[in-house]
Amino acid sequence: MNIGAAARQSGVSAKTIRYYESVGLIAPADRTAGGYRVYDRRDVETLRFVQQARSLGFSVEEVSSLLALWQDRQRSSAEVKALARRRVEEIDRKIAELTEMRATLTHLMERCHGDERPDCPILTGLAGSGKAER
Amino acid sequence: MNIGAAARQSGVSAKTIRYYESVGLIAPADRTAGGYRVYDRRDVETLRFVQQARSLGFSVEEVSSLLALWQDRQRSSAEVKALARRRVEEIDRKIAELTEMRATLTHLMERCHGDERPDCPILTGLAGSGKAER
DNA sequence: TCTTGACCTTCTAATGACTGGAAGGTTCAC
DNA sequence: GTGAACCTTCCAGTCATTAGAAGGTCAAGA
Repeated sequence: MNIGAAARQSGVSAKTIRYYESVGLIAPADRTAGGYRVYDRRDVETLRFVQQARSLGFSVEEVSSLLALWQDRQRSSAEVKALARRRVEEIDRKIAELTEMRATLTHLMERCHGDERPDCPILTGLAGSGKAER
Repeated sequence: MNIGAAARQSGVSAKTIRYYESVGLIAPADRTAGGYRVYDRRDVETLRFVQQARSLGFSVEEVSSLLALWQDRQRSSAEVKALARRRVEEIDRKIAELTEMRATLTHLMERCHGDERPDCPILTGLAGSGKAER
């Protein structure tokens, strides 16, 4: 099948498939006489794996490791789990950061009338010392 | 004061100050005879405002609006509050997304032994249909 | 057989918000 | 007057795509 069909079946756009090939995440596809890339069911399966891992926020670099592990019948599940654990920790850090931003922002907002008057604690809060005043 | 001093006092790196100037977020600084940029306390204050807003996740584009609002004695606080509200909504969307990733990942992890054995539900989960199996 | 249109190719450049580094100019204390 | 610390501009790289241009290929229908 052509790249377009592989894209539709995997959920990875043709552009992105070419990109993945160019950065070495996936192996270069075979070509037809006319130079078209050719894919089979296994390639689509790989592409789906990549797509799924990316959607869970693994970097392309991490997906590369995951892919190597997936294709290695010898791997230990501990390695995979460690990768996943690191990812969860990263997610937790991001959530904590966002939660703090949210708290600061809503705190500032509560004090702001949000009407025609110009005075606004959000702006003075932002202008404050460096860390938002809490 | 020179850009280095302004950087130290505002918490925005010299590189980033130049970058902000280049993209029009802040006004071009005055120059000495030798071509050095010159800053005063007000510039540092502005830089701090920018820094603070950036740290709350406002884009440079949004900071630009915020800055205009901050410098406009005529503005209504409603405008500012609307911007803040949109930012909070964005944060909420991101948190929701991360929370879902986290749930999927931990679900997969719970089923994985994480030992020497090769079989690993994380990998088979990633290889699954397209959405992770839940 | 020719044409049309869908599909494919490669390449460059843009996104956002910086950051790194090279090559060279300025300032100031000693 | 010299050396270190600081500054200047400019180009390139980061990450993971995406947009778009210019052109080649393929299959079906007239």
